[in-house]
Amino acid sequence: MAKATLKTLARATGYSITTVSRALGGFDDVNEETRQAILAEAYRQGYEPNLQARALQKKRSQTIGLVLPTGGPSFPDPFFGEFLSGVGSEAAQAGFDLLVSTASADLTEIDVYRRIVAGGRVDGVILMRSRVDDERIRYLLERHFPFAVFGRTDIMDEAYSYIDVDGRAGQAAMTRHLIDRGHERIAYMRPPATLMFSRFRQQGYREAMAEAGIAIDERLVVECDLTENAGKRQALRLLKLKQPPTAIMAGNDLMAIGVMNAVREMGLRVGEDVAVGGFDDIPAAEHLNPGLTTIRQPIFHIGQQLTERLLQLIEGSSVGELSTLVEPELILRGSSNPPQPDRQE
Amino acid sequence: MAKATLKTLARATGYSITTVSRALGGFDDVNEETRQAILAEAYRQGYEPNLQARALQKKRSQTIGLVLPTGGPSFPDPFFGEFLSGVGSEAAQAGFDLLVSTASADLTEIDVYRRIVAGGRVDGVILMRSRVDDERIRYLLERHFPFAVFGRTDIMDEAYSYIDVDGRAGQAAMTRHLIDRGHERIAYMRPPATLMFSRFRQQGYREAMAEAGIAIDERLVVECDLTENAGKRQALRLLKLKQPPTAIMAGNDLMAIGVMNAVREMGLRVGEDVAVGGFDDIPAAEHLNPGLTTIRQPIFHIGQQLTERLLQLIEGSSVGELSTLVEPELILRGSSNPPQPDRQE
DNA sequence: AGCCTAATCCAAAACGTTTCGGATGTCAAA
DNA sequence: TTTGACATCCGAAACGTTTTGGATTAGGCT
Repeated sequence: MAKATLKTLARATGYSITTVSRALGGFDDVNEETRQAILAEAYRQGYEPNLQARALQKKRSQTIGLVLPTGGPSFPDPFFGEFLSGVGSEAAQAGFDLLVSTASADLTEIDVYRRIVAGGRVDGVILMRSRVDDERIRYLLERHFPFAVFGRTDIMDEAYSYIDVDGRAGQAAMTRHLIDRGHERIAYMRPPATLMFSRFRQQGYREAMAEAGIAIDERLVVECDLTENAGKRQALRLLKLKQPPTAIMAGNDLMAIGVMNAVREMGLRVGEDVAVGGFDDIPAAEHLNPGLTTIRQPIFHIGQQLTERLLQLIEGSSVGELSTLVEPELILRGSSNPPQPDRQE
Repeated sequence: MAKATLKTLARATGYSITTVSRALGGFDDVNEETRQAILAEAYRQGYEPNLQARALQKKRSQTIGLVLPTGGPSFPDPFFGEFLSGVGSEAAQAGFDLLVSTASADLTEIDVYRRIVAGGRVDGVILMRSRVDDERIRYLLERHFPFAVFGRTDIMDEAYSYIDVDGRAGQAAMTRHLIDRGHERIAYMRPPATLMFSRFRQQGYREAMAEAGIAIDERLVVECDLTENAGKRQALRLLKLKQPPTAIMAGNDLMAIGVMNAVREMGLRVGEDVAVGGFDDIPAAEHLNPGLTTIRQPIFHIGQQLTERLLQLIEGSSVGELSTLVEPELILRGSSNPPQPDRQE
């Protein structure tokens, strides 16, 4: 049987395309009997509306876009799965699909945005990992295109919807915790400076240190990308310093895992010889050996919330709250046990 | 400035829509000077082709679909992230996008397939977690729609493209390994029987046991879904039996993590009092306490390969190999240390 | 002069849907 | 008998693109 379209239904039932369309659309200007006849025929032919044609005509694709940020291996990070899951669940509930794109060899990240946004493929987009002077945000603002961001930026010319975790407070809390445990040489492995959250977290670290009157040894502050490997490499460097840190805070849990491996590789014990802290609280964090002290971000929930707001923006209805700062939670586990008192050297 | 379309470009340059289209399309029946003029104007207006219109006309959406299977919390499983990552990377390279959908309250899984497949939203789909008498596969076969599956099925009326891991061999290898370590009471927590891989793996387990002449205590074979919680719950039940197992093999790593927690909760030591095995080798498996003995599936790679084949199917070109059975690798870690000899009771 | 070729351009149809603005017929009220 | 009002239906345009099948012109050849 050929493909079922409004035309084939019209022919089969003897009504016009208009009437068929309106019958299926549930309009009240079509006789109930007619509607039933049309519905029956539609069922018989296995009719499904062509979504491209509908999107073209309605200028709505019922799709929201998510472009995976480049730089770093990004995806395997469980963080993404959880976030995507939150976005997807909320979107599905509203009858929206998710278009997941990636930059490739011949298409840069911003090109992908242009393609799917200007190309009418999506009705709105969700951004993650906001960056300093974020060109994606500039582009979307300029086009007045609906979007919502996980993370703040320094582009504050206009108001837009974002949800961010208070990294400053979170990192400060962890730093204080480590200081309480008697640490003074606390290293901080910060994420790339182009990522906005890098700033805030570093700020929290510095504030807490200053608050306690501890001078920061700048050799203990190193930048590295968000992968496990980078975490391990940098940790090894730190631990080989003449005056190694007694505690290392990593920019995310993945890096923290690398740090823990490095510590072990140096023949030291995590949590006893060297305290380790992470950020995110990915599922694995709890099951590490020892458990990873980290800062929990409600990633799934943030994904949901962002999507909910994005959908409101798309509908054009007023958005409840435009931007939110979420208080993260410090999760204490074995990786930040106090150093053994007998370890003085 | 209004939205740029072929029409606006045509008006601005004085050429016809046809010529503009062909100029941008790189056809050789348009004068080079004209093409330059048109390109310049396109750039000036920031033209991006409307992808819905193009898809409508070409009957190609340059998109491949991925519907997240329901049943189980599925997504947070790191497995998905990795798979999606493989699919996405390969798709992006070919200029394809990914449409990720989920079943919702008012739309069952098969409805979603109908919608995006018959609705022309995607050019092909990737399935995962093949099921017994899989209705998704029946539907796609019936419509002659391009698809590729992670996992075999029992629907073998027609040939179609799949890649599967030899779960029988994998599970048998692990069972043998445990038997070598002196275990006899080996429990198996099998995934839901509707999932195809559940069969093969169980087969491997039974074969290896038979091979060693060990009778299976059927109370040690329990079914449970693929979540951490289910793993823990069932493990507790097993461990409370009058004759508890000395080894537990879980259907995936997530469940194995639950099992490990259960073991600890019972005051026993993982790997010493009770051996634990998983399946998948998710990234966290390596960092657990102790490391999880498991069977590695090259998930990312399988995602890539499936996508490559699907793209060939879509292009209509001949597919190199239609179906493949991948040999999994047994990864030995601390969770399957031999039970202490002094533990006889 | 007539014919052919090559280069360059374009009108119109088509993809499948939605929607605007009537058209038609019926029936009750004036 | 006219006039609305209502219920039901439909033609045609529009969304933005690609593609088919020429049309037009200029130049080279017989």
